[in-house]
Amino acid sequence: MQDSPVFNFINNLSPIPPPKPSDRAHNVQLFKSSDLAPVSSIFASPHVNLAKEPKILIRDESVQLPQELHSPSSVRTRATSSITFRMIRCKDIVSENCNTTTCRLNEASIDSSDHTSSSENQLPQSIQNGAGSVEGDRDQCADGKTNISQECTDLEGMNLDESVPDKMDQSHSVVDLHENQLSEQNKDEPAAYNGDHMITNQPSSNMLKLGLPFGTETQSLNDTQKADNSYSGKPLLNAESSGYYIQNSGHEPHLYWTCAVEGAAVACTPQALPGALQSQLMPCNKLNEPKDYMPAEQNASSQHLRGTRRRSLFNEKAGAGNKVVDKASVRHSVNSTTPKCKTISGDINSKPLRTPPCALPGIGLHLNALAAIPKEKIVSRDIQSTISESSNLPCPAGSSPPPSEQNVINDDFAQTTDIVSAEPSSQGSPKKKRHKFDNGDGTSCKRCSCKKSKCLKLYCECFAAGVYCSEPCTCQGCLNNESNMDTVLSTRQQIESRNPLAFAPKVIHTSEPGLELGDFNNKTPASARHKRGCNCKKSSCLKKYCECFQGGVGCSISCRCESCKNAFGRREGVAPSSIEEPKHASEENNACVKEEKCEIDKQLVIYQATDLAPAENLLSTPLMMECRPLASLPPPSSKKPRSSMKLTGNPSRLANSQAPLKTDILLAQFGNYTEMFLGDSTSDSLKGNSSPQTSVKVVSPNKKRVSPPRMGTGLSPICKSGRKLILKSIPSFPSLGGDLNNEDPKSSPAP
DNA sequence: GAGTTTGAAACT
DNA sequence: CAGTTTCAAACTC
Repeated sequence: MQDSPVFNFINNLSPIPPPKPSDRAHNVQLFKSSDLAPVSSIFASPHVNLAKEPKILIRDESVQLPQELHSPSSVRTRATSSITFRMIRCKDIVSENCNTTTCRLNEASIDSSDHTSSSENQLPQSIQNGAGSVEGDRDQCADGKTNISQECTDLEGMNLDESVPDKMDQSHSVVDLHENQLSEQNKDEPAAYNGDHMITNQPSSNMLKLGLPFGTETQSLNDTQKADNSYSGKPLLNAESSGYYIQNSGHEPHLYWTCAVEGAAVACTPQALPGALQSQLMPCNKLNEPKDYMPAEQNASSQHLRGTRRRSLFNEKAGAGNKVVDKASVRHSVNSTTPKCKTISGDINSKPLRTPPCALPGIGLHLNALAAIPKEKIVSRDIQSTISESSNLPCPAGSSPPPSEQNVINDDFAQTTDIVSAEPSSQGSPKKKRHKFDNGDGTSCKRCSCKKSKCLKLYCECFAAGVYCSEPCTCQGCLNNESNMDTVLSTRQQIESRNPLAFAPKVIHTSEPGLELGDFNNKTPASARHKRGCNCKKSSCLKKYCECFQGGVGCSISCRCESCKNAFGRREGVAPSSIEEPKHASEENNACVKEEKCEIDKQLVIYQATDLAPAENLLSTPLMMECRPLASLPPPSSKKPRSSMKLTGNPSRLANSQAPLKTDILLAQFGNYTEMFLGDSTSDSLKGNSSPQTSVKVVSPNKKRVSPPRMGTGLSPICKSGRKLILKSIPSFPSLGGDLNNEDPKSSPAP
């Protein structure tokens, strides 16, 4: 009788949970014997929370299905995935009402559709544990969310094993253990996500552990990740996800589900993110609030979106590899589409970030820096717009980077770097043999050809730029790849420890669109900064050997070059000599004869005519800004390659819609560099200044900036003045915190 | 494509 | 910190 489908059916339909909950064995068998589990599951949901169930069912399936797809067929994998979701579910239930066991049963049955055996097993447990746990759950609603989830998880884990009966008996013990551990775990959890916004794997792993059955924890987790990796949705289950679920599931029961569904559907809205962060930050207590429990469609959807968004962010990194990109994420991750080079810091999933994302050496944002910059940061940045909780962003000071963002930034940098050479070449200069790879979507590959450095030294452009070597590279013995991420990161750190500016951009410039046109707003434009002066001797700073020239910036006082003829601005020493200008110009012109620059110069000239006043131009010039005497600057007519170059060379870059984001990021980080270079006080002033003098900063159409003087370099009065200008220019950059934008008149004078 | 030149990075 | 060596890009042929 009981076995009959009808019987089951009836049981499921009855509004009241089956009277047999107590009889686990019975139930178990019941379900086991029949294949109807799916059916029961379907009908079962109605029993419990009518309101919720529909959602649950849908979500559940949607969620699991993807998982299934991803995970080949290993039972274990499946189990893992199912565990994750179930955990969520349990939470949802609890969070919403801290209620019923029935719900669990139903849900379990639902799962059964996919995993019949497991679901069968679950039901009994749910019932059993549910009774006991539920009570506790209610009490714990506020605080014990974790516990609940754990229980659920445990149950789930139980499901994994086909030999349910025994385990079921153990289930309690297991649960108890977990609960005991909860106190500790709970403590850990918050820390985990607080630090990195849940991006790091470790935290997540911990979280997962809570739910996972003993012994299988690690394995399961690994499997899960692997499975995740296999598909685009990877982030979903990854550590991030785990953390995610735990937190959010509590407050926003539906959020995840929806997210999962949406993720599959690829529907995300930008707004979601902010919410996600908030949710993360939200204290458990919040769950108590009705609104949290309320699964209002809108809320749920919005929340879902949030969750999705977040996820996408995480994905970004993976995005490169995975090629699956959330729409939401698209905006942020330019690269996601086809990066040939992966950013170094990128693999969040695979590697736990030991150091805070920000920590990546790359403070500088340079390519490297970017690479190093954690996605989170980017996300945060994004979020900031909506939420001004920038403060929450974790950027302790660590150094390790996540990648997706980096790519974006990298592109800019790469572009910038290449501007000089590339653009001219574009015009037809055959000189450039090596065309750095730029796929246009922001990802740039350096195409290194290292042989002895293993691509782990600054010699390697890829490494220096913070990207992994990839196809275009012809390097030998390359260790700059994801599989050697640890090595790469450690090496980076090592190098940074030796030279904090090692990964700083040689030349930083923003690619903000509008600035060049004269839109000086607060956004600071200029931003080409020469990290450190060149030391050219034979190239006269007229060839790409010269970093300054290569970066499209003039040489500055910090350069030690000999016979500098940098077309972008010579280093004439501190002393300005108006007299020299003409001379310089002529010299530069001469240089042009041989160099590609000529083309550039021409372009520059054109811009100058329309663009900036000479004085502005001077200021705008990169290195010059710092210490270079105005007089020394080449006459406008001579050329102002920097600005013009950029503009002429590749307008598209400037126009890049993503530019703002990149710029922001850069700027934000740039502040760090600034501090390094100028000192905190200086940076402060910079931050504060957006001011009136900004005109100066706006400066170069190119936006290229002067390189900051070396730390140790003494500044002459002139230099100081130069500093001022620089500072101001910097401030204009939006900072992550958004504070920078505020103008602060104070900044003006340097001590 | 091979060889040379160059200057940064790395090393001492 | 300065000098030397190593390295890979830039450049030339």
